[in-house]
Amino acid sequence: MENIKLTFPDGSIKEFEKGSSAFDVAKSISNRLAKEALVAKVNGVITDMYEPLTEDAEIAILNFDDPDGKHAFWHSSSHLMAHAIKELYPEAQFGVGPAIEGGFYYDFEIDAQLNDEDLVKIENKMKELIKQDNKFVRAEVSKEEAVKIYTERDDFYKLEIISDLDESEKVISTYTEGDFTDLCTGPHIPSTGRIKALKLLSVSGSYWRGDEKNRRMQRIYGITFPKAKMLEEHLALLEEAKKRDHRKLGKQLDLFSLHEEAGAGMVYWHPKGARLRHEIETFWRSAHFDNGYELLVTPHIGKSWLWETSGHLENYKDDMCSPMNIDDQDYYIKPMNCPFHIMIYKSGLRSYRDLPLRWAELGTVYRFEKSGVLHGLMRVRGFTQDDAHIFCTPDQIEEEVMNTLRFSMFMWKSFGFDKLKFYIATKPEKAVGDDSLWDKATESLKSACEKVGVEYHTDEGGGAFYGPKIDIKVRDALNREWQMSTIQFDFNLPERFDMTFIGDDGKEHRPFMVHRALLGSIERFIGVLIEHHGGAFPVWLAPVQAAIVPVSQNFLDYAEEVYEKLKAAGIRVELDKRNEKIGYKIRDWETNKVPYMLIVGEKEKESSSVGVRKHKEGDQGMIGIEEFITNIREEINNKS
RNA sequence: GCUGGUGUAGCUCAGUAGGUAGAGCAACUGACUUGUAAUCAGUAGGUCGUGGGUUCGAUUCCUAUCACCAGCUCCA
Repeated sequence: MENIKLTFPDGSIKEFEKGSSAFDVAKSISNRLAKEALVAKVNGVITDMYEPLTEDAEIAILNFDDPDGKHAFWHSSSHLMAHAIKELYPEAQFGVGPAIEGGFYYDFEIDAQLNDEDLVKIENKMKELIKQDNKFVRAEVSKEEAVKIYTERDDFYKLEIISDLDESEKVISTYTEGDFTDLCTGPHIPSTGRIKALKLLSVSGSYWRGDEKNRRMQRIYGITFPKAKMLEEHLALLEEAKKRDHRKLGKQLDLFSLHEEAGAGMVYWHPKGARLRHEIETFWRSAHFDNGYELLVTPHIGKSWLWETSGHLENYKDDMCSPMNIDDQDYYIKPMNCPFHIMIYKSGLRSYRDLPLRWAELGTVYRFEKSGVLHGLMRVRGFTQDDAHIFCTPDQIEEEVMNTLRFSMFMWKSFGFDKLKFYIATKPEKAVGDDSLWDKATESLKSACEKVGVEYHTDEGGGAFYGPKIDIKVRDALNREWQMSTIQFDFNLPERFDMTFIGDDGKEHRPFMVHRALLGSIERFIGVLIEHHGGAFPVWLAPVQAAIVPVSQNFLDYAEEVYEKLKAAGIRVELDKRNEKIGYKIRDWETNKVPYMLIVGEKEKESSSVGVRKHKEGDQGMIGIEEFITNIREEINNKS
């Protein structure tokens, strides 16, 4: 009998009977592995567990813990959902059904409009199909055959998918489980029985290929797991995310509001929210001075000349608000700060000795965002960018990018975020500036990342039309990813505004320009900050840092004394004079997520102390007033 | 902007198969003087998102519009 040799991830080599599949391999190692195995990685390619293996292959068995295993699991789940939909709605035509981060979806067209009750029906049908434990079987048909099959079925979507395939692909693979077949490159999990828990999350409208001019489809989002417990945990996480929703907490904690009568996408900051914002901005400003920046303040509107020169009216007009007329001239409210900063650059002659110039501004901009995209603080029409522009010589650029990367890491760390992901976006199809310029700039971005020691991913063709960029995504406490910071090259504006500096050769040169925003926008940042902390801000940011709660009205005098001392020490403190039971007041401050409550009564008055109660942690015992002040100030300074 | 849904007191939500509305919390008043997550009683609060239509009569039905929600597309 012939054998083949296989290499495992740990380097060991084992022999197997010829014709063995990854499944046979898994079984020979352990039953548990075989039971959990979803797909295999053979010579670096993800394949089905049943695929026969070749001599000398390197093989790894993947389960749900592996991203590729998870991907196949969810993709198989989307096939299963399509199967269930087809059973319930035989007229259904299917578009695409990929796995995504956090589950899967499938787009399809049926006659009925689905609602939440229908989702339960589909779920139940899926459960029936799971019980059948059908294998996912791969088959190949020629392109002609596939066209014939789908023409007979009059399937608009699949035919379009087939016609879009590369000319060189003569053979199309299909996967069948039970009596449902779908075009698919795979790979898939061994059988539907692997899916032990499922939940269809929502149904919504979508368009074929995401284009609203195309046929309208319906999309169902779902999630599945190989263990029931994992689904429970996932749903608990979704619940937790709901509780932390910044829109809900913003109202509850009295931080901000939006007003339909006064305009969509415009944020009104209440005293507590404005205080939080003030603390953030104060920290932001001093950090910028420490990092070699100067601050600018510029107007909110500018004449059309400015926007014609910048090219915004040409490229960005749909996102700008309509102009207003002043002295028979069109003025536009700014969607960006860059042209204003450039005006300041051009207010004088610049020498290479002046560079680099690092100019920052908390610049409030207004953009015409489509009504359907507005979302709490995350997507608004008026927002403040923590914007800055760096003007420098080509020699200085790498150093500047490195410093900016370090600065952004410092900034995020200061606010309690340490999971950052870096993406370098390269030249898109439509772009200004010649290739050598792009290559050089992209190289310096990569090199800067490497020198600073951060790993980066490449987003091919994802750059702006005016230059490559580094985007930084931030993970929050619930492991959700947010795109916040951006560092962008600009080959366009220095040219358009004819910006120059005098070099050491006495001649005029074009400066390099970098746009960067670290927090992104203050509004979105605070939205993420609220959800990251679940509204329980660290002491240095908390709008109210301590609340003084007298046990009864008899101790108001002493409470007042404590209040004045804390106030004098610069602590944001409130005195709760309400004539209520202490339990009531504690509950109230606790739900307001104030970090410290100071209980004052007979005992405390006698010993010039306070009873410290920490948010969520409860009674911490009595401590002298001065000692408490020292401790809390230390906590504030450490930003912990 | 598109698809679907929602809009009732400051907040969270009931309700009316067409006859102009209720609860809890919050607010206010009074009593109680309180020791670590809700003391008791009372009072007040709404042209039921806005405009138009149908009707004897609309918060309820129709329509337009504004806003919000879940997505799509786009984005800081």
